[in-house]
Amino acid sequence: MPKQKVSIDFILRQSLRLFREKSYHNTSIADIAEACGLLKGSLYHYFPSKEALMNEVVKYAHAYFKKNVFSIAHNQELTAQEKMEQIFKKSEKSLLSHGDLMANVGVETANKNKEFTENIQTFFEEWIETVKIVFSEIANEEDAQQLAEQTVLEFEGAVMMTRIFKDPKFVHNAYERLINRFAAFSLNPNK
Amino acid sequence: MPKQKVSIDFILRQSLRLFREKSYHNTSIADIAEACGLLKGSLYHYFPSKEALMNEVVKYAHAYFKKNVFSIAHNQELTAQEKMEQIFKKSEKSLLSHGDLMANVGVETANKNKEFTENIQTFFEEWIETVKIVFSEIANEEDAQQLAEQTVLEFEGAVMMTRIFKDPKFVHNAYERLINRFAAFSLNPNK
Amino acid sequence: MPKQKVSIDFILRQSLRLFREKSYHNTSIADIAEACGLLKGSLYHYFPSKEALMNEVVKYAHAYFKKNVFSIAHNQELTAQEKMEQIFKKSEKSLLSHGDLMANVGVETANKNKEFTENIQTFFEEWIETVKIVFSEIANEEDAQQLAEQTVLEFEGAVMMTRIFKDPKFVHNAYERLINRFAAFSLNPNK
Amino acid sequence: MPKQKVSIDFILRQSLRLFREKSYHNTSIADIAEACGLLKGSLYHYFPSKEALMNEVVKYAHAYFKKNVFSIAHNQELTAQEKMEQIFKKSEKSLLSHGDLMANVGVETANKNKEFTENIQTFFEEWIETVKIVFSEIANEEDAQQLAEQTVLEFEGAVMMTRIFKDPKFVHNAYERLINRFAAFSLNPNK
DNA sequence: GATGAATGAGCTTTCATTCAT
DNA sequence: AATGAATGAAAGCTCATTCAT
Repeated sequence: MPKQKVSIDFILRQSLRLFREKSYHNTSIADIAEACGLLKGSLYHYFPSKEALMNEVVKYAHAYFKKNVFSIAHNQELTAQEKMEQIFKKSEKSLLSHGDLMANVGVETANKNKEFTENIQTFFEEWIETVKIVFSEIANEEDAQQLAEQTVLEFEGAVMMTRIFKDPKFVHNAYERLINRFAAFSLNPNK
Repeated sequence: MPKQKVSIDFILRQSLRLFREKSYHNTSIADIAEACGLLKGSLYHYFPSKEALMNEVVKYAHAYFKKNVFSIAHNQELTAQEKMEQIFKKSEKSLLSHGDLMANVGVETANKNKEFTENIQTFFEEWIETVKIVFSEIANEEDAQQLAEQTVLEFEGAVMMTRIFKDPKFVHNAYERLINRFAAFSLNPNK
Repeated sequence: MPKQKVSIDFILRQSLRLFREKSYHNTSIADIAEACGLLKGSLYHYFPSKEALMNEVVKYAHAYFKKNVFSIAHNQELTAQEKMEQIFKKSEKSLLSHGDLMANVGVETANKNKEFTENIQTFFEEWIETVKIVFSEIANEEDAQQLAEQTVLEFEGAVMMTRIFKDPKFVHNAYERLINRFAAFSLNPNK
Repeated sequence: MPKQKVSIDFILRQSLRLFREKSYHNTSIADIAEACGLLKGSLYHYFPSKEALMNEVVKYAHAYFKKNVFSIAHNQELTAQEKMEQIFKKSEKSLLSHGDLMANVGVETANKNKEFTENIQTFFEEWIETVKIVFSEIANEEDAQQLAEQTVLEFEGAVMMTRIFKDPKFVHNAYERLINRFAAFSLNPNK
């Protein structure tokens, strides 16, 4: 049966979902193929190895965040508060469903695959940088850095906890806290 | 030839180290056996399966934290500030070397093994509860809960980031921030 | 879009080169297709299977030797010595670059494909017969047979050794030896 | 079922037989395991990979020739003629049954595995050196080298032909020729 | 004729687990 | 208790082949 059954985009989305849900090692090529309606051998038309596929998935997720989340920091039409709200609302929506690919894979492959690690590091650097840009509107350089780091780490911790407890309250609570803190800080900035 | 070559405690410590360093899936029974000076088959005299071993390791790490970290909250001889400092100093010391077993395994096995998940949930509940007890000395019930949650999540996020970046600065920074925040809050409590 | 991109002759020459260079099993249909500027599937318009292609390649190489090497024995304008020189000069030139298809495939597929084996047997029979014809000019029937066999086997052994050592000296030396022996025998024939 | 079913030596002998009979690529790990009465996974107790196994097989065959064939050249109790006879009688006996591992693998893996190639080169160097030692008893250095090279190449060519034709006559004939040549040369040496 | 997505059988390899010694 | 040979299921991957376009 020739006729294209799937697109690369579709494979990446299915892979992303499975890697998030089950982690890298618990997801087999056969699992992904099945989710795509293919046999495992067929996946190798699109990706030369499981690692290469994973790498593309990481890039895909990164690109998604770049376009849909990180870009918000540069939206001139929004107030700083609105930026924060949208950034983490989007993140929450994206991460809540299946967990955070970057964190999972980052931890699972930290000592294994250099390219994974570098891509994931870049992702988090950009995320912190994004939040720092918004904080810079209400805080000085140094404070903005620490506040951004704090905010992203807390949010990441919350995503992890939501995963472990299968309870979205951790991310919800974290969202409320960080938005309130931002509002409070805005009223009494140290800029 | 009978004669016990190793103690269960020794196996658990070796396993804990390896699971932290390499994650659950990247650590084989042979790896653990080798680290213990045993051969694969011999491990099965101590634990009926890799999962059962992992479960004991989780309990072991939990017990360690209970005794060495969580207990600090009940030490009557310490001020609240001292408690916070010691709790996270101890945690930092314990987690920095190899990463956080609970988070790794929690994420890696979230949808796989119910018993792991429950034990890990209990661990984090107790950790948050521990920190809440300290915050209760300077904040009301509801604030203490949120502040404890925030603090533990940020610290967990920092441990993860330190792992991914192989850079202890994330945990160091998080420690400094949370201690300073606690001090600042102490001066101006809303209790 | 019809329009033939390549000729059967071209495919056979590319296949011959690859099978010689990399052996039958180390050459994939995709390799051959790529060398021809085609894609895998397209090769099946020309040949029903890899084995059938190989068979045609064997025939192609056989035909080449028939026309360019074996024919020399019947060239009335040459002396016996000149015939020997030309036969093995041509063989050397043809085999040195990539090794001897017949020997490779003959050995690799000896118990696998009857048709290959038969074609390759015929090839070597004709080669030995060719050399025998030349030896018959200076030796009796029985000696000519043995001398021809000896000469071809030594030359084949030399080709193999040149392949294994990646050093053309073995074929060069063999050529010198067999030409000198022929000259010496000519001076003192036992016909 | 623990209890050792096979020895490493047994695996090597079975592997040697199969690689000779069917070539490297036509022999699967499952084939070898089956020949040993094992399942394929079990072979990995003894050898870390198919390539490593092959390498041991090459060494095994080399050691066999060293001990049983090459050593003959140094047997002080034999005449040169007797040495030649025994060397090639032994070789014939060893190679006739299944073909020549070194030649098969050498050709199949010539551009693939450096260690194979080097080991096989050493084997042939030693073989030629062995024959050269015997020729040195009746010829000068330079002649001995060429005569040894010629003799081994012819014999190797004969082994290959015997394989392709499934007819031992090529090796038989080569043996007769080379023994007779040696005898003739002994009577009229140019030393 | 050419394409290339898809197949499916088969490969090498890994690894938790068992059990006779 | 310790061994380590053996298992067997499952993994990642390759590749000759098919076929709708």
